[in-house]
Amino acid sequence: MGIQERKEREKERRRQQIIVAAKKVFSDKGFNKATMEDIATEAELSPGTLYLYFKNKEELYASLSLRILQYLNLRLAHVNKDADLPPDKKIDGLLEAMHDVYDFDPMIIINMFHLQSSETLRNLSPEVMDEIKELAGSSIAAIAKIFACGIKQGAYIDQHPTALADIFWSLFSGVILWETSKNVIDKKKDYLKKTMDLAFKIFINGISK
Amino acid sequence: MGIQERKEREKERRRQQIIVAAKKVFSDKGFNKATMEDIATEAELSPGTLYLYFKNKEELYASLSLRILQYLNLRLAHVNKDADLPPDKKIDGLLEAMHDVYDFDPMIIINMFHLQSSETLRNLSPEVMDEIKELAGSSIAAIAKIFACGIKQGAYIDQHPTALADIFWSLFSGVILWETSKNVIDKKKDYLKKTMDLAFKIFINGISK
Amino acid sequence: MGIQERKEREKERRRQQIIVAAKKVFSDKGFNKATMEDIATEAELSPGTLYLYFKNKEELYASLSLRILQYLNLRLAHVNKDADLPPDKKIDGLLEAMHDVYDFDPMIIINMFHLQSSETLRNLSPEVMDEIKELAGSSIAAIAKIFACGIKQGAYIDQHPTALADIFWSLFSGVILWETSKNVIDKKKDYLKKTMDLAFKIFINGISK
Amino acid sequence: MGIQERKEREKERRRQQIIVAAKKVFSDKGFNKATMEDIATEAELSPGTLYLYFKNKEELYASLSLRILQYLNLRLAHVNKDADLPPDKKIDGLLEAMHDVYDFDPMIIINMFHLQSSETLRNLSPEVMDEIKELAGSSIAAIAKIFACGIKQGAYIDQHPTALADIFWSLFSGVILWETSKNVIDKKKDYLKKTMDLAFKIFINGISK
DNA sequence: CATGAATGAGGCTTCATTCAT
DNA sequence: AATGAATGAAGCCTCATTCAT
Repeated sequence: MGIQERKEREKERRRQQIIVAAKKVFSDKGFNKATMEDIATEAELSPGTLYLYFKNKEELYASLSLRILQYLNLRLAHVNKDADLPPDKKIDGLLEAMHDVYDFDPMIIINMFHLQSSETLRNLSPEVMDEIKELAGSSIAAIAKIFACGIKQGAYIDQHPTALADIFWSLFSGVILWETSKNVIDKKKDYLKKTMDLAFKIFINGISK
Repeated sequence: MGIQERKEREKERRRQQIIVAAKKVFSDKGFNKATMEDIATEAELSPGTLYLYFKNKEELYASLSLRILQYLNLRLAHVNKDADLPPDKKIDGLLEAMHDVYDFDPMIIINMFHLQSSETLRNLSPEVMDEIKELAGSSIAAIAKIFACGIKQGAYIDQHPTALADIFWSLFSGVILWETSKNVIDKKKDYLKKTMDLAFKIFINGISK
Repeated sequence: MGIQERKEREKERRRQQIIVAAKKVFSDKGFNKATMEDIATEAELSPGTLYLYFKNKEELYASLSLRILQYLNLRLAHVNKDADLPPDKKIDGLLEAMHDVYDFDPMIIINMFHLQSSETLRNLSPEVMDEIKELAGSSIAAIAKIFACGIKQGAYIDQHPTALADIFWSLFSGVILWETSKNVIDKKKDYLKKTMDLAFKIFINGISK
Repeated sequence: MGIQERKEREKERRRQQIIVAAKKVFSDKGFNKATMEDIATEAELSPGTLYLYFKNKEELYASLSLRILQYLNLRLAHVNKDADLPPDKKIDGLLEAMHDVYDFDPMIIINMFHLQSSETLRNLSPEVMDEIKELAGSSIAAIAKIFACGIKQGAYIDQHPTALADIFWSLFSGVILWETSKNVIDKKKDYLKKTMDLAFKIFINGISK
């Protein structure tokens, strides 16, 4: 029993160890340039070991998205928990959550798009694919719920909450992507946070009546 | 000589033939999964021929971005040409241009991000890199100019026009990316245009006083 | 640990296995005609494995030169060890060493020239390049030292020992090269050893007072 | 008649034009790194044209050796023409001829060895191969004849003249090869001529009674 | 479970050669 | 005869994955 559990925990710890390493390597080099050996080295494991915990490179990659989506979900659930919170407070919570998600792993957000983009591979096992779908879906739903609350109270324009959520998420990821790519191109200073704040402000303003 | 000219035209036609094929293949498979042989086959040419027109895979890839950026630039220049146009007419022109850019090549927008992302390699010749930088820069500048006009007239909030342009562009590309990836995930219907319209509406509303 | 050591030895054995195969294939076909696949097949390994032991084709190639230079160095050091040996005995030792070097690997001498010729590429890692330089240098120095001894004792003409060493080495390699190429051209019998003996005799005679 | 002849001459001129270009390119880059396009560009012709004059790359390459061997033959024939010249004068002529051969085209001598070495290809047409064999043979024979003369007069040691000629040629080419490769390795000053003089002096001294 | 050496398929790219103009 | 665009075979090398220890 106890021994079973400890094994379980150890196994999970290993998984995390690999995920952390993978996050770093994928962030530094991107999916294709990152090699399994890079990740193994970073995790201080051997390449073979990675395959004991992840079916293949793509599934390992997908796990990162899962991880951040789980975190996002958690945060959004927390915001929605208190049903009586006034809309603007909820919005505050939402924005704070988004900032934290970004801080949680700035680069992985970018990689998530590669994952979702056509480039990425259909080799994902259905289970992982399903889990991603579900988490992404429930994240959007949670955001939509926040907006729905404001709409119901007449604070926001009367649009489908999910559409607003999609746009909000698009804005969030678009800004990260664009500001980051500007840095690659220009090496100038990193205005991301300020730009993000302004973007959110415009968005909230834009949906307010 | 007429003969000289015809050769020139033929050469350009070949380039286009390759670009069209590359666009299709890159869009279908993404940069890394697409092989030069795929593209050659699609273009009904031999692999070696591609290298007569493009230095390497990445430069061929970059050419696609160049092409769409050139188109965007052209359209935006047109909008800015008439200095006396009222801000809201200019905005109309801007939105129309963005729609057309998307129609011009929906998938390539997505690939542009791969190009700019950290994943992308420095094998690009400096000239091509410079040209991309310049075109991207002048596109943003043109968009900023449109907003600047509205700001000066007191129609829009007093923020740095370039920041607004960055956010606008982020929103545009974020929506494309997100809606596209939703389709990959969900295979549901394509709400992109409607979502984009709403996104733009919110944005304009958001920056209006 | 014994286990550590055995692995070390096995790894070295593999290296040798590859080197032996490479020697054969390079000797048969020359650098450019020899393919890595040829070598892998000869070594009964897969192509990828070669790259676990050698950075690239050129470095594998260079290793062969290194190996023979190391052997030459060893032999020459041995000759020079006994400082009191009379000059003619040292010359005997030198000639014997040269013969053995040739026996050690007749063809590789020829390939060494390809390595050094302008044709050869700079893909060699600096370390390997340095090592070759150093070994070649110390070989020549060792030969020069032998001659210097004879010069000091008034047995040989008073010329810079290094110049004599260069000429001696040139003669040695020139004879190998020429006799070998005659065989390619003519397929006649192999007079190399006899020619070499005569060449050395003339040389020694030529530098004697 | 005249028209036929002129065409013949023009064709020969073209051949020479190509040979000159090939000499330069092969000398700069070596056989494998030199491309037919390089040569065509240097000759201000198109790649296709080269194939009107030479069957393939290798045969073009072989022509260079032919050319220098022809020159050497000519010079040696001249030395041997005057049968009554005393041996030491003939040697002077020989040495002078060798120096001129080197000046005629320093690098091509080196390439000749690549040509003759195992690396080089059996693709040569039999005619070209035969011609090379013949020219090389008659050059050696001419050199041997010079030595034979001295042997008969009792000035040189009694060895087979052809063996001496082989060794002489080996020495000559060995010095060129070695000094050149030293330069590649060391980038130091070019001592070739001085070394060559000393080498010849030692050789002559060595074969003298 | 962990290892890490070995695999081998497959990609990008070059370039000698051809052939329609 | 000359051209030069097109060909396509072939080479080097990488790296995800496996498997004997």
